[in-house]
Amino acid sequence: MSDPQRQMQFTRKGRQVEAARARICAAVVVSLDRHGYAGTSINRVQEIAGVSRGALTHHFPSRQALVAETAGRLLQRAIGSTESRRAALARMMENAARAAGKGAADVPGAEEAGDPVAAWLLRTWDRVVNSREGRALLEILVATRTDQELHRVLAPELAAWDGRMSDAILDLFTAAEGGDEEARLLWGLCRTFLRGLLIQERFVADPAVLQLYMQRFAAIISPHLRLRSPADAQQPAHRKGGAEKPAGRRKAS
Amino acid sequence: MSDPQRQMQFTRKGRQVEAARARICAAVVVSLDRHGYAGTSINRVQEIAGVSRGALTHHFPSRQALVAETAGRLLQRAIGSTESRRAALARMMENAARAAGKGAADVPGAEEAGDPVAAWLLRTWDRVVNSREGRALLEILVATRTDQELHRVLAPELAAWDGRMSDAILDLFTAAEGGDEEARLLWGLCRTFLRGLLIQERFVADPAVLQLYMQRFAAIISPHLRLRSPADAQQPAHRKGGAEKPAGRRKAS
DNA sequence: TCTTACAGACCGAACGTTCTGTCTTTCATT
DNA sequence: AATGAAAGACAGAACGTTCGGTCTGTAAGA
Repeated sequence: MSDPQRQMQFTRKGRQVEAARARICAAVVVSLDRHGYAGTSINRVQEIAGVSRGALTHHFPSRQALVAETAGRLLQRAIGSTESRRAALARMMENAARAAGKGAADVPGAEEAGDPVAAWLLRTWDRVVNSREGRALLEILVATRTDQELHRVLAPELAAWDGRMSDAILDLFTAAEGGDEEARLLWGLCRTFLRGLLIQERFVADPAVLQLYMQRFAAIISPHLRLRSPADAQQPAHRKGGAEKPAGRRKAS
Repeated sequence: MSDPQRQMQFTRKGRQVEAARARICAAVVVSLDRHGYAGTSINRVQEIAGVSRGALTHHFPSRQALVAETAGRLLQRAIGSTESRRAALARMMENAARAAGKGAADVPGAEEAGDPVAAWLLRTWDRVVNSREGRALLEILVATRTDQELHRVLAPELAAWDGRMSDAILDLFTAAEGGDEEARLLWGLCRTFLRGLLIQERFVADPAVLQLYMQRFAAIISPHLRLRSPADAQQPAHRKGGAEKPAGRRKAS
């Protein structure tokens, strides 16, 4: 038994295994999105992933393990997509600055640029929350409420998740009034709203209503947030108490 | 075959049937709350309701019919509880008036009275949304997203539901700026937020966080709403276009 | 008498899990 | 470098259980 970590990354078998697991979890996401948690049987996952029953049960000894790992990957993706999209916002801000320099009115994307908070919210809705992965995560969140086994496994991760999401976004935005703690709370409200909107997504009469809801909510919440100025961008003051290690993100427990 | 409506209400058998159906649907609510949609089998419902398999299948030929009727009852309850709570708010407003008359600071309930919108939201959260029935409804809403049969049956009712909820509350509140249409939108945002918060309910580390979220959201949204003054309370101007029949509520289709 | 409310056995299908078997990769030993 | 045993990746049959739904029988009210 050599170091399993090393094996996972560098040996041929290790890469193969990781590919298989990722493939299966992707199938779980598709099934959750299309058929919900109740409709996501291992038969269905097996069918979508295109793997044998043996392969599936080999990698994931139980249905619960399957959902749990998928959930972990989805949570990581959500945080990652928030972090990686900083680049997108940076570009957006540049455009805003340029637009402001020469009469903003009829420059493409000027509306977004005018309110970066609103723009960020709308983009998050369109590309993260209301996506296949976002809807799959919704199914898992709701299932975790009543599935004891799932709750036991996922509850700690989920509890930490909200905080980590706020951490990720605090590099860019902060509260208009009050400290970072206030900003964390406000972004929490935003995520809560987005989750609620996702439930509505399928039974609202007109899809445009969703956009309307998003825009109205963004307009209401955005005065309470502002772009973090470059000056304090260097010291994001992430942590609650400020007494923790200044560098390095928390590890998922 | 006499008039089934008459039979339902007045005959002995009719009352008995209605009692049985209500009893079974109540069991569905309990099961949805405790075990979720995936865990709500007809066996489980039978067990909780304490009825035989024959009785259950006699009243509800399929699982889908069972959930659909339960959903209908939950939606009606939600609207009803909004309407009936007008009385509560009226009392609250009286208290507020009295408190304002003699130095509001240390009168019990003064905080609530100070912001009727926030008070209404907090009460709705505690007594309607975060209740057994509210959580059961959440399960149904989410299940409706992926369960085709359920969606086919419930989608029209659900689509109309949001509007009816706003109608019910518009008798008491309206928008600070803009017409009733704006107020309907704002209340829609509130309900969306409440739904989102309900998902979070089980995996938030500290339950006090939920209260904090509620209070912060209420503080943000309440400046955009105000109590409807007695003057225009007589003409609530419910309908969107104003071109519909002036009296009588919409029937659930 | 006739309808209907209910009781409970029963059905095939699908569920999640266990198990046996085969083939490939890995790695210590030569 | 060659090799042979161990480990692991997968395939697929089979398990007992539970699912939703049907069907027949019984008793009571209309």
